[in-house]
Amino acid sequence: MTPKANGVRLPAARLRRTGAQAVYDALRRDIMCLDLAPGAALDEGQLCRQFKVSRTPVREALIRLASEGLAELNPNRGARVASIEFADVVDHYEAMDVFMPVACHFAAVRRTSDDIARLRELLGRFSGAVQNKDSAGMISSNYELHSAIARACHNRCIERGYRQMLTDKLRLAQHGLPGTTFDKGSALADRFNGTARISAQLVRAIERGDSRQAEQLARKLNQFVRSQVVAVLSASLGKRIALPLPDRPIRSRSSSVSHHRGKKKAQS
Amino acid sequence: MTPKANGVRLPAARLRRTGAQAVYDALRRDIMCLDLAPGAALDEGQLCRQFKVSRTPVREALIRLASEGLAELNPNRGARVASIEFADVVDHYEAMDVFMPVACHFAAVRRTSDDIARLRELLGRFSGAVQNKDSAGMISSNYELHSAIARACHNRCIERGYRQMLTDKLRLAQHGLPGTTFDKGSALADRFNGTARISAQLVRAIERGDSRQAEQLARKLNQFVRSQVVAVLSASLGKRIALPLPDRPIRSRSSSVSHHRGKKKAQS
DNA sequence: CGTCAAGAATCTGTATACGATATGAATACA
DNA sequence: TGTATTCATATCGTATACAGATTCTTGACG
Repeated sequence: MTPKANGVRLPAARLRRTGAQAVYDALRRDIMCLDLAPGAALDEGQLCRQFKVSRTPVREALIRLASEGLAELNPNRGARVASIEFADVVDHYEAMDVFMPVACHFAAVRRTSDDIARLRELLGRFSGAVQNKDSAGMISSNYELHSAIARACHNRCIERGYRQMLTDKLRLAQHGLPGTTFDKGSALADRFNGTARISAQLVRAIERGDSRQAEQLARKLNQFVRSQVVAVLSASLGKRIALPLPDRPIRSRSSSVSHHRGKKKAQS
Repeated sequence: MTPKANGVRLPAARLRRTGAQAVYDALRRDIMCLDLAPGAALDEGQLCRQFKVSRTPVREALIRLASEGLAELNPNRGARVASIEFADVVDHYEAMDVFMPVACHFAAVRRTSDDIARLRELLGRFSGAVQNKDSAGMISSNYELHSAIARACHNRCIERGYRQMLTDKLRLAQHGLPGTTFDKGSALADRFNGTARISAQLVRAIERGDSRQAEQLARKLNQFVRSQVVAVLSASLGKRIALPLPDRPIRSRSSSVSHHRGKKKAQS
């Protein structure tokens, strides 16, 4: 029978250290950290030597990355890291302005005590990284924080959609476009100071179940990040940038969501 | 030099009839048509014999399907068609109640004349299929119609998210849960009569750029389909089903979206 | 009679080999 | 000199082979 490890039911045990998974994890991390620049070539032969595996697992990793939009797989012409166009940035923040309030609304209404604990934990980690000017920590903990918000929605579809957007966000939130240089040390920390402040308010709103406030703070957070990114882009690229982003494409106002579906309920 | 086919530049030529692509296309179609039931085993050896290819392209197809959530890939334990749980149906329609109005709002505001032409074309095909009681045609043309709506949003993120949900929708809109039997002929046609009627109104609203009306009709359409699915499930499963679906999780009211970004503008 | 353990069969994950296709260079021709 | 063609090279897609893992069967023991 299946050996159940210490009573904990793992839905899909990812404990496997298969080569393909290792390559996939490493490439995904490097792509999201921008250690692998958008548009960079992903040579199979080189990856084989780098990870000391054959082409088969490398190809599996590339196929998976391509399915998620993190890599571009040109038939017979090699693979590249997915490039980032200016239009992608515009589209992203526009869509985020709709989806983030939705996700935060659901999170505020549906969050369990487990969710709250996780949010507090991750918010603390994020704040700590910001104070320590640990750029890698900021990136990862911010991602995990929003990933936890997605989880707190308790709706697989919304969770998946929001997570998908988060992976994109990670890449272009750092600087984004080709030709854009960015000092990871100083400016990033400044930007993330404001992000951390609004994020803290957002988490508190979710904790106390104030969906209305959570939505508003989500919009505020998104617009703050957007303005920061636009500022960086304007400085790096051709001075000033027209920002065709609407202040508020669609207003989502909470009404009634079925409360606290699933496991246990939380009280502030 | 490369033989350029009749001078037409294909951005990413998918003319390739590579084996992996063929297997992927066939499996995807069969899974979405429910010819391959949810939870059915996907045996590599059998697929190899069926498509007369080796394991490599079969595995590539399975990896891609798994990345899209259409298959489940258990390490060392084979692949299965993604199962459909009751919770998935609940989550789907709840999320759809948010995303469909958003997509239709953007489509109404951003659609080009090309989009309108495509929408009319596909609406006609869908209506025709409904009248002819062509169930396969209904399924596919309905999918393509909403896929065209997604495209008319002119926002890659929203488009991708909406498309992702559509693929799920296709499967569970037909009947969904294991143990549910469903006559594809008669009942489906009845259900799709109402769907076609509302869809026509929705397309017209998008055509004339009435985003407000498009949102309302999107909600109406989604709730109609949802009620139909719930009815079918109630009949097939344990008589009556508690439907924990909120009538309206989040109300999206249009305000201002930047109009007609990109190519050409359309006028009604 | 039930439980557990060892072995065989099967299948997955990976490595390697081979044919097909695309890219770039060299060459012939207008 | 510019253009088109041909060939060499590199890379991709696929087939096959092998090793590790899992499961089922079979047998022994309590």
